[in-house]
Amino acid sequence: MTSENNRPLTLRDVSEASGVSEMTVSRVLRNRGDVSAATRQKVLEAAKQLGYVPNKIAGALASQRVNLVAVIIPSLSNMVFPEVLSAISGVLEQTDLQPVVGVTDYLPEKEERVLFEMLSWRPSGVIIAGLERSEASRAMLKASGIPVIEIMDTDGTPVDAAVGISHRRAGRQMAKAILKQGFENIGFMGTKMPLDHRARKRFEGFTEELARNGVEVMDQEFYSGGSALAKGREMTRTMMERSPDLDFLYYSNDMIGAGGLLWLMEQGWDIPGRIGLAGFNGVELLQGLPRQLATMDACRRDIGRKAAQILVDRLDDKDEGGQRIFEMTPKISFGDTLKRY
Amino acid sequence: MTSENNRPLTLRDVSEASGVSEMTVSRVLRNRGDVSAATRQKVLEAAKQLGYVPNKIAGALASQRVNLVAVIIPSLSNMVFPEVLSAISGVLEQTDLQPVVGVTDYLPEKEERVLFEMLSWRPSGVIIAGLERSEASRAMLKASGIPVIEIMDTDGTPVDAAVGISHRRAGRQMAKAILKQGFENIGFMGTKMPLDHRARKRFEGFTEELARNGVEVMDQEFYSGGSALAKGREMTRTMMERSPDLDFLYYSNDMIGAGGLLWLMEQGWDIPGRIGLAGFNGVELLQGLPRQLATMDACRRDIGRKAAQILVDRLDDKDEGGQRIFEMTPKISFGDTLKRY
DNA sequence: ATGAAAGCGCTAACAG
DNA sequence: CTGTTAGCGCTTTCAT
Repeated sequence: MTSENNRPLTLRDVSEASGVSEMTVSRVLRNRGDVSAATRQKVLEAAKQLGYVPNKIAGALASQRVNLVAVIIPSLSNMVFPEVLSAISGVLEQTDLQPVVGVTDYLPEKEERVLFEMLSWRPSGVIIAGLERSEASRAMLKASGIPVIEIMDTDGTPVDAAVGISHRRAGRQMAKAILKQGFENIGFMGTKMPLDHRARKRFEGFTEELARNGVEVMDQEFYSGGSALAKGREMTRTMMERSPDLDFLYYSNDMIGAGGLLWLMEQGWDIPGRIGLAGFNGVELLQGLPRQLATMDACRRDIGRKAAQILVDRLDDKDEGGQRIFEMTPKISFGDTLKRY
Repeated sequence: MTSENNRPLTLRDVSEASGVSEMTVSRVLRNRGDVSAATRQKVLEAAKQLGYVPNKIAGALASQRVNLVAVIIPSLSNMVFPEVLSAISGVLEQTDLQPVVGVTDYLPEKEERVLFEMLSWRPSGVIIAGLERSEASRAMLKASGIPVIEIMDTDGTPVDAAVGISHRRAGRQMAKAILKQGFENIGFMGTKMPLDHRARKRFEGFTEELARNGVEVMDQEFYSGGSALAKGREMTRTMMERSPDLDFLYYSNDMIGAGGLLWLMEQGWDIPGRIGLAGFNGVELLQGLPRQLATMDACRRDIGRKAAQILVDRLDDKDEGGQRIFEMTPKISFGDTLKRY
């Protein structure tokens, strides 16, 4: 440890230590322009020696460029979002862009705050979950002048571009599959959150398609907070005691579905002979269960990849006036709990 | 939409629109210093009207202050880390500090890159998982001159301050509890990752304590990648077929433990009469299982809270020369799979 | 291949 | 209570 001055080092320090002008030091550190190998060497050595860490704040202000991408999602505890996030990172890692994550807890006001905060760092682009947001948020996004990719949902009007699936269609599709298997007494379980628009749309699509076939949801139950697996178990018990005639349970996510499945198996129910089950999301966890829950893949990794790719292309001016909505098509996996015949 | 100039707005624009000097506009927008209600009003209106978003880059450069806290963790798919993260956020939300997350994938080189990248934005502090890191990373942290809180582990020497549990002690403690219940033929399952130092330390503490009592791990198995629940199931089957005499299985995390538990129950094993089980972490998920897996709480939320609090206090100069290592004490929860008597 | 000068958009410090 | 001046640490641009 040399004299602990505690003032962060600047380019000037490296310049002085190496006897090279600040400008040239800057060029070396950014690999820009031609610099002789000798000078280059000297600079690199001095920088490493001193332990110089460039000040991106100053750099960004001067260059008017920030290699940050704001990624705004509702939650980190849903597993679904870390997964899109990791797909996004995978693509961005091949560029010089860096994701910066903001979490909204499904609250529009918090989304607004987070967005404001992030935009004030002048990121190069925004990837943000969902299509529903406050007017103020929408205005900020538009005014930012940077590419905005809305993800996970395509049922609505994007500010700029959108990549996702139609949850309404997903709900309908599952309803069709269930009816086709001859199930008729259908129960639904899901989160209470009125702000989870994608879950809401799935439910709407689901009931809509049932209605078209003269079927109504026979019983339903909503939860909030707590361990989803435990909630699925409890809700299922409650519902089966209340409505023993049910022959199918549709869960708005796999976690509660898994809880329900475990409980029903424990109780010795014949699945899917006596009662069928389905969830949503295609989470990895299901593969460890004694029986495979029917579910629907939400294309999370595809969505993350595609969104990041569109953003990168936009920033490279490769995708100026392209398509605006990219809809992926989720597939049902029947597992062991949906197919009767 | 007015004339889309596309140049981001500056303080000057607000100044001109409101007829107030830039300096005063700045004061209003930051709630600093006295400004007459009238002026204040005018400025706020103009800013909102224009949709002005302050440029934090310029602000940070000028004020030499950045309200960002770098939070560096190995992974987002472990559930454990989002949980500490949320505890950290909980505390920081009551201040003007903002967490910024970086993920290392358990790779020291990536940690180094991420750290460098984050430090180059001159955050106010760093919260970083683990105590093991490259010399370069350690040097950067020291040179940064900002508070550094290392979390999750206390078996080692912190750069600055540390908050966590002793995983070595945790391993020993579990070994003791298992032996006390009379189990003797013990199998171990865990991740292959040599870079998960905390898992390694638990294992070391575990075998150490067994050895002290003349017991050796009878069989062991390591995995990597894939669904932990499924892996736990497979590994357990493999191991029980290979070593049918085992009477206890210690899992390095709850997820694989849960997989094993489900498989054993399915196969009709008497738990814990014939075979006992324990995991580690105290994950919420366990509450949804048909039987409660014995586990040990890793104090994740406490650690997150405490780390953030220390950081905040340091930045407020409230905690200059205080304690350096804060060790939490995890507790065993016996659940239904460890207590025989 | 290298250097000098002029800002980037904001805020600290000081005047009034 | 409000305004003026001088940078923050870098990069852009233009010389050399």
